[in-house]
Amino acid sequence: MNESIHLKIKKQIPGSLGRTGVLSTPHGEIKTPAFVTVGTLAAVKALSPEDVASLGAQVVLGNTYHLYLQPGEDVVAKAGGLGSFMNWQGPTMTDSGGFQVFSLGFAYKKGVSKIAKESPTEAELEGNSEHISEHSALAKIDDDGVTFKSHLDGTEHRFTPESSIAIQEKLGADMIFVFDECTSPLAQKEYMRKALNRTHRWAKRCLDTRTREDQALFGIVQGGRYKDLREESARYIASLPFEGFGIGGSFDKDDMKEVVELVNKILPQEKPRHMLGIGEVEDIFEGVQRGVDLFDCVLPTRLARHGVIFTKNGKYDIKKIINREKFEPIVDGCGCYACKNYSKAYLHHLHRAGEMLGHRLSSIHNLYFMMELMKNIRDSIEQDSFLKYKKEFLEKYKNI
RNA sequence: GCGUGGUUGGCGGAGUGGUCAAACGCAUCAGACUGUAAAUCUGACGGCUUUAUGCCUACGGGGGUUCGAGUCCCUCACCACGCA
Repeated sequence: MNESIHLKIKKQIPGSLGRTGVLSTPHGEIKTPAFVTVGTLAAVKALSPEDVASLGAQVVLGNTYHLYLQPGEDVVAKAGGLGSFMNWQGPTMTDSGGFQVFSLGFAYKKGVSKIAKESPTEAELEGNSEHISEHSALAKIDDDGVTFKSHLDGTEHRFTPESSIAIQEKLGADMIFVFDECTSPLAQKEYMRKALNRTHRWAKRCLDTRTREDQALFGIVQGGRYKDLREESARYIASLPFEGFGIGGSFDKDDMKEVVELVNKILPQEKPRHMLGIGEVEDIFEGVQRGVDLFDCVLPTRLARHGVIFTKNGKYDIKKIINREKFEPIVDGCGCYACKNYSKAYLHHLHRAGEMLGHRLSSIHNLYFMMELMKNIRDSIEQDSFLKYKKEFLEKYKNI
């Protein structure tokens, strides 16, 4: 019996699936709902782990595919595991490399997001989704696993459920994910069905091959936009002895929340649910309300490096010329290190000049913003005012 | 004063007789980014409009050669270097 993690639910949002809790892990507790900071290559880009901790981040997520390519899981293992290697004291997670099946496969160089703004038309739905092996895609899928070409040097590598778990056991994070296939939102249902069956078989193989008792394994629900597939997937994955659950794959922006609700009604209440790769503010509110405990997303850090600053009124681009002589805080009233010490004009200059400090300060701010948001969300749930808080926040946030 | 080289868009800089509105950079503007191939990517960037395999304008000024000149010749102006 794996007892590596434990979720203690503290407070439920009346009449909905949302809740606060404390997730205990071998490396400390996580107050949920929580935003998981993404540190793909054992580094949160532009920041030190000490920075990340000081911002209130509770948990960091690395990536199996990336760490396998460099520096290699054996190096990380010799260092004492992911957290020890990067000097991050708190809880850690690793993603399985499953998302790279999508990002290096179908989505490769095509500008396809896993989130579809609108439902694709029949014409947009790819007829034969086996096309993943075509074009210049770097990933080829078969029933046993996925063959990748390294994005670094083109060398060929192969992941199977077994190898992904073996690598993740060496990486040694507290929470790890099953190897899954993240399908394109443009895939036809026929293909989604096939991919789902494969992902389910892989989930079982991941469970069967694991050896460590001190790591929690999260199963992943797939099924894309199709509610019946999602429901089926949730039932199957929930029936397996995972310590937690991920909700992955592609969505239509419009009905993402319905899908999440549907899935979380089926997943066991007492175990943590992680919404993979979701991080837009609106999506987080909707996810929390429907019972999601963990989110991870590259958005705050990636957008930070691209000069986009989060504020309660929405996001703005610090690089725009209008900020050139604004000698005022980056975000007025923000308590973060960047806003307390530096001006819009300075940050504008740093970004225009390509100075690393610009990336660092922006990342500090955006992550702080996310951490504050999650904290306020947790507080609002505890104070029975989540829906009010959500409404008020989103009214301002959308008013950009 | 003499000699040599140069003067192309906001800037740098290609182009040396014929699809040249003008490569490529930079800057600027706009857009994208949701389990990170991402300090990245896409588009616009002389003017006009019915936004197009459309029209007009440009290659320091003036003149010339040629069917045709940014490209050759003369001349003027300016810049750089060299020699006085």
